[in-house]
Amino acid sequence: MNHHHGHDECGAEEHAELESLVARVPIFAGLNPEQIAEIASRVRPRVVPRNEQLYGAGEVNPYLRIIHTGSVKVYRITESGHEQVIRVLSAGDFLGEKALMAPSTSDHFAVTLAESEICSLNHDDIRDYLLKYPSVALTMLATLSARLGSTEGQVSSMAGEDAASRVAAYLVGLADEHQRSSIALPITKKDVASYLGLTPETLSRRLAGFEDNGWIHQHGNRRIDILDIEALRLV
Amino acid sequence: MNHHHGHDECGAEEHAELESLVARVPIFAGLNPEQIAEIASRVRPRVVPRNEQLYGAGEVNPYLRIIHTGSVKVYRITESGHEQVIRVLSAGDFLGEKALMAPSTSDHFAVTLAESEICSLNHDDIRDYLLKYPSVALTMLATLSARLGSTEGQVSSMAGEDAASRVAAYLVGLADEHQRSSIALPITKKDVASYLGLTPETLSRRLAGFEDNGWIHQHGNRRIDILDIEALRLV
DNA sequence: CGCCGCGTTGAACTCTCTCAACGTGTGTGG
DNA sequence: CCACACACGTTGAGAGAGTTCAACGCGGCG
Repeated sequence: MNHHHGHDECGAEEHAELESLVARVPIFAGLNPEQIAEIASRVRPRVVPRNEQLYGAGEVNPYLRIIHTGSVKVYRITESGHEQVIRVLSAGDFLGEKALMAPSTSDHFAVTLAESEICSLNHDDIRDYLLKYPSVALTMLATLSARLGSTEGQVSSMAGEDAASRVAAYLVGLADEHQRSSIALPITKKDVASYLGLTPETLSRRLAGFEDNGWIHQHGNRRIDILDIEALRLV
Repeated sequence: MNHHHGHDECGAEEHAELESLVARVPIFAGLNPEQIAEIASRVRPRVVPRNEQLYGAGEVNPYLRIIHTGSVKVYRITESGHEQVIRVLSAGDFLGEKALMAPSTSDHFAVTLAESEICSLNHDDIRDYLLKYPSVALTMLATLSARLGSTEGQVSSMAGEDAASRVAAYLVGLADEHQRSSIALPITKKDVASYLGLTPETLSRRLAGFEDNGWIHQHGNRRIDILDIEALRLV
């Protein structure tokens, strides 16, 4: 949304814009234009500034949120005070589905990593839509299944692989995702370390080791050029 | 199913039995009798012997399976050959939802831990039901969300808590679940160790430590009496 | 009843964490 | 726009927790 009007009531042009926004959301893909329009009418779009907390542990959060631009970090704080990054969401992802059926307090935190456009849908509304357009529910099921699979992968790797393997696998994953050898970390190295179940020190040492081996090259704090992806795959 | 007839065609009495079976499945709870009957007509119940593999990694698995009695262990084998127990399913749980939308090869293994009654539903059939009875899809969504939450908890604890905390939390979880202080491990200690991200040796040592402290008492290989649950909660 | 795998115990090792100090860069406020 | 500051990142040394390897005892399934 590059231009804002001074009032909340949107003009026809903005309705069209909102609808094309909704149409691009993966979980609404495949719906026909009037179904899109119906959903768009209930969507509350908002531009959220960087570093704003969407919700925290202990709060009741009655919204399903869909990310249009920007990115969101989801993390937990364990009983012992340890901060654990669970996942990073970006365009097309949704969050807040946990309390969709049975309202409950959240057990994690969600914070924007950059200014983001986020659409909020009330849980009651979403329930109605899912009952009305079951295909959306099936898409959500598929998405959640995939998430579950990746989280299970996180468990396996934290239990079975050593630090070097986890770091290498993470870099390879980013490279595959971006389809290029020069990648930018979506989060700070501190958060990457947390995500991988490591301390920042260990992450730093492994990356330094990879650089010594000539497998990667670090630029600034977030850019990493992958020089030998095959070597990383074999770690 | 305590009595078997020698032929596959079921009598009316077994239809009724099958329907009451379906009605007790959490994800079908709330459907009316004719909806239950419709689903029951497509269900393929089977008694699976102990230690039978339902499916393995690399296979395409076109069935959603619902466990009626018995239990099933789900695990992965990581690239480095490490066996990681993901979860243990028991009565009312389902598995095989991963490939529901987009057929894909499984990345994990499922094995029965005891003789089990398991109903199989073809993915195509299930998709039809979910489109027809969206409330079932919503229940599945809620269940998957809950699973995701618990798997995320597994990640946090493996990264942030030490061995003693994880073992204690596991015991407390079992005790809370069973509502009694004498518990039986659902899987071998070897598998418990894998589930908690530990080696069997470490698990054995922690349990021995708890016993030395007078917090638990071990009987045989699977029975554990919890003598001081508050002490375990504080570990 | 026998055997194989599970479970336990011991000892040495190693990888990661922890603590500490220093260097860097990113984002903020002037 | 630049400068400053604070959080992030790096590097070093040390300690500790868990793993690994090995041997033995036991129990449960066939």
